[in-house]
Amino acid sequence: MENITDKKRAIFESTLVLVKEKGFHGTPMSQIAKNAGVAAGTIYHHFDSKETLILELYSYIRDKMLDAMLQLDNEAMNYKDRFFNFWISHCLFYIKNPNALFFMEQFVNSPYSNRDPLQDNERFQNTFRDLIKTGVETGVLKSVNSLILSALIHGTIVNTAKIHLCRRINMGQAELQQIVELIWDGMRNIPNASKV
Amino acid sequence: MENITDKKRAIFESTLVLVKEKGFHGTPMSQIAKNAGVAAGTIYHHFDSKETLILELYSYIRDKMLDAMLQLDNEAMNYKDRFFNFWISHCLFYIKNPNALFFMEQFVNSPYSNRDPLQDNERFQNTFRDLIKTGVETGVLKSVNSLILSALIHGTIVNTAKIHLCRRINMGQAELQQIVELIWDGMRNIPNASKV
Amino acid sequence: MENITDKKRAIFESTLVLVKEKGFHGTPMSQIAKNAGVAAGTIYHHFDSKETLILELYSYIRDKMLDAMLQLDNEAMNYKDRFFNFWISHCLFYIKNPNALFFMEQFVNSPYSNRDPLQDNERFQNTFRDLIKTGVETGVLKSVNSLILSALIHGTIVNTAKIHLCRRINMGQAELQQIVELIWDGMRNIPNASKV
Amino acid sequence: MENITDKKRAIFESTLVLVKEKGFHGTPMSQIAKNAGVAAGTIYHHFDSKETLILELYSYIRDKMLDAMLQLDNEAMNYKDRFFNFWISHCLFYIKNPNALFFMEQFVNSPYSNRDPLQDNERFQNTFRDLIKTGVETGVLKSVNSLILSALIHGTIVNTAKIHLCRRINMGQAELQQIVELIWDGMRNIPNASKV
DNA sequence: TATGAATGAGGGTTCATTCAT
DNA sequence: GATGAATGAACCCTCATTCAT
Repeated sequence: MENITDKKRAIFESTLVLVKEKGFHGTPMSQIAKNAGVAAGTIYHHFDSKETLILELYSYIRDKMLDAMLQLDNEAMNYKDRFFNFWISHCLFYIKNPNALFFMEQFVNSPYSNRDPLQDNERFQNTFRDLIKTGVETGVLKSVNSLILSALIHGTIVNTAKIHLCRRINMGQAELQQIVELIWDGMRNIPNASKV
Repeated sequence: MENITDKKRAIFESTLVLVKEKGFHGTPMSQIAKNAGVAAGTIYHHFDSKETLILELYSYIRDKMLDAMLQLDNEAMNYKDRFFNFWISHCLFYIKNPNALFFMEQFVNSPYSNRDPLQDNERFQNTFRDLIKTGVETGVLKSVNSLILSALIHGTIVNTAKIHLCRRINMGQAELQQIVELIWDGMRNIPNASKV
Repeated sequence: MENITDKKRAIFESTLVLVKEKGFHGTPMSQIAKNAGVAAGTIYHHFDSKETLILELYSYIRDKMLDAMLQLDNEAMNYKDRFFNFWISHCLFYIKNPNALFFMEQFVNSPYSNRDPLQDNERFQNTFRDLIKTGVETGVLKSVNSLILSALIHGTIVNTAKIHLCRRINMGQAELQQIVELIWDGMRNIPNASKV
Repeated sequence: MENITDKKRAIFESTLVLVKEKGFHGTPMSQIAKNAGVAAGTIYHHFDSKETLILELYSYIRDKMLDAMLQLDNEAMNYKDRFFNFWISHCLFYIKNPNALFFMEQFVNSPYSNRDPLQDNERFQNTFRDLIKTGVETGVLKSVNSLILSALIHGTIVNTAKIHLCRRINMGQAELQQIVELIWDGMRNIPNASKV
């Protein structure tokens, strides 16, 4: 995936845009080819089939995302800051890359993703899950199965980005801050907190 | 939608199962017909097109869901209990109707839903949103845009059901209770709470 | 065909209008039924099939036409007057019944009419052909195969009506008179006439 | 239309034969493809739809016809000879190309041709109409709207060819000569001619 | 490696016809 | 006789994929 050719990248980007707009079904290979500026047959020199293309595109985006995430982390920070940092930067990535967000959301809910909408999505955020696990193990976060916690948190990130992109409720730094705060309040360990 | 015919219901149920298994694209009208026990042409006496069928199926499920939700609410209960009740019963509905869950998740992320994955989903949960609004206005919940709050909470419900169904992490009453607790901790209004 | 029922007539008229507008192919039985104000199945109590309906409609129109023609003839008139009378009244019938004209023109050029566009059309105008035959035999018309003559003349009638209806060149009594005159000049027997 | 590919030509010829035999409706694209020796999908590389195919076939034939017509004209001849030449060669074209004749007759009477059976047919014979116009303007032909004259004359050509092809009345050079003569007698300008 | 015309299985949809009511 | 929901074969067309150039 590292030595990705220009042609492959063009095909990926063309697919990404089209799938976002038209869905998997509404996106013929011929149009992917046209928008990528290559011949239809050329795609088949790089990908075995449409399914393979979609699958590889998923990996491609996952990796791009991971790269973006990792640049922002810093193990030296205190836990809450790392958590906030991660959450916000992740959310901003989605906001800045709506095509990627919509593609992935379609993907994880489609039969392409092996009928397990959370599995791959989660593999992609190994780093994130490790962060949560650490939080649970050190007692900073509530004592809940860390798989569940990270899935829930990732859900809030995706939902927040969607609210921004679809509902047109603007999410600036202040709003995002307010939302992580809220998530954090739910996740962090405060003995005897659940009382009204 | 009230006096729905048996044939329409059979077509709906057939579509629901197939879409869950194969996706919109992977589900030919011919197979929907076969599994519903009707002729291909019969579908077109009840629905104008495949798109219409999908759209009406969405409404059909939304209504079924709403019915299930409303049976469990009781305005006499205190707010936290209503909140918990709602969250859990909603989540249990998804868990007991995985086809509905997967269909809706595919739907809201597909071009069928007018490029706005949250809009209709939200209309469906008007009641839910009203509950949240009340919480915010009475000061029980944090002072956050109630649209955002309800979208986030609905996201946690969907994600929890998916964890149960896909990741095979069993979500019994105890686990669900633990998770709502966590969500509640995040949402409820506790002055000076966000400090580690 | 004489004791035609109201329902049959309604079906005929509905078919006529639709075929004119949409052609044979563009006219589904279901729509014929709807526009006739009967149920789809009802048509099949009166006609064996769509083909039968079309075929019988052709006869129905042919008879209606013949009736209209016969009212206008008068064997006591001199030959030229009868010829003119026939030609003009026939043409006016088409002009006043454009649906009939277009239906018949489609019919005689379609596979419905047994691949012989002139045969039935001509049978319909037996009376006309007899008139021509008489003209040839008495030496008033040129000595040409009367089948040919009558086919040619009928062609000029149809074409004149079409010019009026399609090309929107108005054909009043004067114009029609001018055109028959011209046809007559061609058909009548004038020894040594063909020189420039 | 000049650099028409072999495949396009094969599709055209296949369509022509089938439409003549079965009509537009009775001619499935699949059979057009088979008889043309191509795959069904191939047609759609050359034509947008069945309608487009029919429309382009009409143009194709019109052009072929025009070519055939123009080879035979010669402006140096006297008017009557040009007229006769045109009429006969046009009629012979139809006789030699019955598929073309029947296709065009179906076409101009179908909804394909924009509800104006004479319009396009006429455009095709611009050259013909000019000849008639000249005749009228120079006083050789009767003083009648030249659009009407040319439509009428074209009608006699089509009808004569149909008589030959359908009624099996053989039209050799002698018979054709006799018929044009008759048409000519009707059209040419003879002062005081219309008397019996 | 790149091309794009060609393929043909399979899709959504239509519609002449039937039959239980 | 009249109805109209149901039928299913057949239609037009799409599109993932191939292969000669």
